[in-house]
Amino acid sequence: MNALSFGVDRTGDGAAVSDTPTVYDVAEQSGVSIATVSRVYRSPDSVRPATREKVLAAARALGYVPSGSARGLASRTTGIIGLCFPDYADPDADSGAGEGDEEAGTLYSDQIIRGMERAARRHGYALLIAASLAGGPESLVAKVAGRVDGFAVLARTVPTEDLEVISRRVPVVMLAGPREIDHMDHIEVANRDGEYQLTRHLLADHGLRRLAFIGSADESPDVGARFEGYRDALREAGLPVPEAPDLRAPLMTRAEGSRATRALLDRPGPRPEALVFANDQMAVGALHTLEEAGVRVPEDVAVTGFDGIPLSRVVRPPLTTVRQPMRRMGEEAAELLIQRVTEAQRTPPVSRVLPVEVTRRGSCGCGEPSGGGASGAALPGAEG
Amino acid sequence: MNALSFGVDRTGDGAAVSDTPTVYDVAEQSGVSIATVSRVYRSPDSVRPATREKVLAAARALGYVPSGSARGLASRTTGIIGLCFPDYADPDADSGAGEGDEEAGTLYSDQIIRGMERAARRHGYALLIAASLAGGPESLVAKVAGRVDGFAVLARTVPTEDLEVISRRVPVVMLAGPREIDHMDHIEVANRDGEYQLTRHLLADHGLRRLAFIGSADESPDVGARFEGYRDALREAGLPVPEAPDLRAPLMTRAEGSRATRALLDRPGPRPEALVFANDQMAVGALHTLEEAGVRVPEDVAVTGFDGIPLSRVVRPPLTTVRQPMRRMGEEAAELLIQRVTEAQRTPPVSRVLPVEVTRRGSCGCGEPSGGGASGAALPGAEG
DNA sequence: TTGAAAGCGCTAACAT
DNA sequence: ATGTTAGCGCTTTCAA
Repeated sequence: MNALSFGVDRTGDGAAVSDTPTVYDVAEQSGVSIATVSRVYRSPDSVRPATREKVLAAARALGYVPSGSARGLASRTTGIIGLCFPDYADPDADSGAGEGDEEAGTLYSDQIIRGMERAARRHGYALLIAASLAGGPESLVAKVAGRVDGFAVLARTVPTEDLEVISRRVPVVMLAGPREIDHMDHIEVANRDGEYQLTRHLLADHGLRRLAFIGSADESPDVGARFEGYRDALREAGLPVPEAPDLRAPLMTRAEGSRATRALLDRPGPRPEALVFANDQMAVGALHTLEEAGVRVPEDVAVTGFDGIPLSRVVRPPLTTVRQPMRRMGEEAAELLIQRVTEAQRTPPVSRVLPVEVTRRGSCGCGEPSGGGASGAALPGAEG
Repeated sequence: MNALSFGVDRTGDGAAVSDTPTVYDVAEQSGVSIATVSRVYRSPDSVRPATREKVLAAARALGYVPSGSARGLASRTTGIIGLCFPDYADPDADSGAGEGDEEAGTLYSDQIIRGMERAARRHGYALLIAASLAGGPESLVAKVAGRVDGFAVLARTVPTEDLEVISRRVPVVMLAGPREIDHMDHIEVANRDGEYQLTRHLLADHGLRRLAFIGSADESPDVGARFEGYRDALREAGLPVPEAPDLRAPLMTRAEGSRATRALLDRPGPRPEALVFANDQMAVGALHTLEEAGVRVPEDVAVTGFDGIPLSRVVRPPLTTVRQPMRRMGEEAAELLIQRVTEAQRTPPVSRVLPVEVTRRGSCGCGEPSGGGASGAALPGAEG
């Protein structure tokens, strides 16, 4: 009743065409059962070498490639882990000739992708990536979820209600944000501690007092945590603790960093001794503006960023910042997922905080003025 | 006979647990047929709103997520395209604290991934990525091939014999290399023309005469094409045309670029007026070494690279190079694959050559000595 | 070591 | 607008 009749179209010389060959075709061609064909691919050693060769030869001749879908359905695993990330770049934006475009350089998500891919590969897994799109039943997320053994989600990518449903069916790890759902795994970086250490350095080691913090309008959890760390340091130093950032940039881009800096310089009253930016991009923008305005860094004002993007070490002066281990985060996520997938019984959800590293460079008055990487102490990580 | 009996484990309050729910469970719970459940996800509009809500509610309650594998098997499409790339970075290498690690910056493959993901997303596709591993029946490549509607392969990633088989079953586009297999699509960049233009610029506009070309030991097709372009320019100028590169670096890294430069400086005879490197990494290494040696660039010697990596514009002096549109290549690949997948009948294989762009900067004696991007004319692309 | 048979969970005609 | 019924191509007991 099944498809032995299922055609392998043949041209004159016997090469397969048009229809995609299946196990049945290979089995027929090599004179074995479909079970044996399957075994050749799943556990070659359980098949006699002679038989194996026969099957492989037939497969080659037919152009046979096992269907991943059929395998996945039958075996209930895919050997794939996934990643959903926000669509920073509008996919419809023109790629143009790629002017200053390149400079965006290594994105947040690129690093995570790289880390995950690497760790996945070590375990024989492939990585499925998809930037978030609209919600709804047929969102990309749902598609991803149905096709992987587990996946990671960058914060603010997938609606919580969707995750609520999905995370019951497949392991999900939330990246860089609050956990949101209590039975999900969760990895974040020490945003608060990082900014605290950085600010403390400005206060204690450089003796600065009038600081300004530039955050973002939409106040992501990450930026929020950084601001908290900033406040912690001020509080500890006995300085007035601001309720809100001195400025909130609509976007955390270089251009906005420039604009924010200009605004800050134009404000009445004494100029801040340090500009603490919520990310590197903005800080780099500030560097440009300050140079134009004839304000020296770090002599007249210190500048700090957050993220540790490659650009931060090549600007002049090199930027003091807090390095986020995004690559590492990707690796941890992959390892965690793969462990979840292979573990016999469900263990309690994990929450992991990755240590960040304060990188002291020229823009705060430290380190060598040029390249290199004088770095401070790594913060201890927490687990639980 | 089928699984209406298929258990939805229930706890006291009726929440589903343990077993993954299927269409049958959702159908039962909402009092419709499995076909209707399927319709709710595939074409919501073909179902009465009231029914749809009922089904969705049940799905939510049960924690139902459609199985991608089952869908793929039944519908014979996956909505996924793939990419196989070489494993530049050893996955087992320690990620360490990430010292100078970051500087590797945006890799070749990152850009392609980004381009493909973006184009894929525009069409509602997700992207499956896998770095190549060993060959054999159970290679990652085979896994990818079986799970996608089509995929792209970076040159020298997958054994030709494997591709031979696989490309018969699913559309494959070869990236950046020779086509290898005649029925495969193929996209490459104008390596030869790019290096030709660049060399010609050195010869014609700067009046240089004694050039040296630094290639690679393994002589990839890309590097080979670049060398050809270099020779074309020399020939055209009536200069002696070398049989082989002046030096072949074992790896195209910065360190090797330094070493090569040292070797070249130590050679007897007049020093070259220009060092033409087969890629940017090596050229950057050269810049360092030349500075150490007290040789001025471009006054004493011009230096050029190839690729247009971000680093090339921040080094001192900024590097004259040929920018490869890798992002664009990713996009083209994705578009091509998706077209192949959706096209009614097979059209002849495509071979596309993407134009590159000579970027004239300080290291050859052009442009502003600092940042920015004075760029020359784009080369025309070819199609066919 | 190999074969036979029963699904895996879904989509896609075809009915109704 | 909804239900019925076959498979999609593979893995997997269970026998032989």
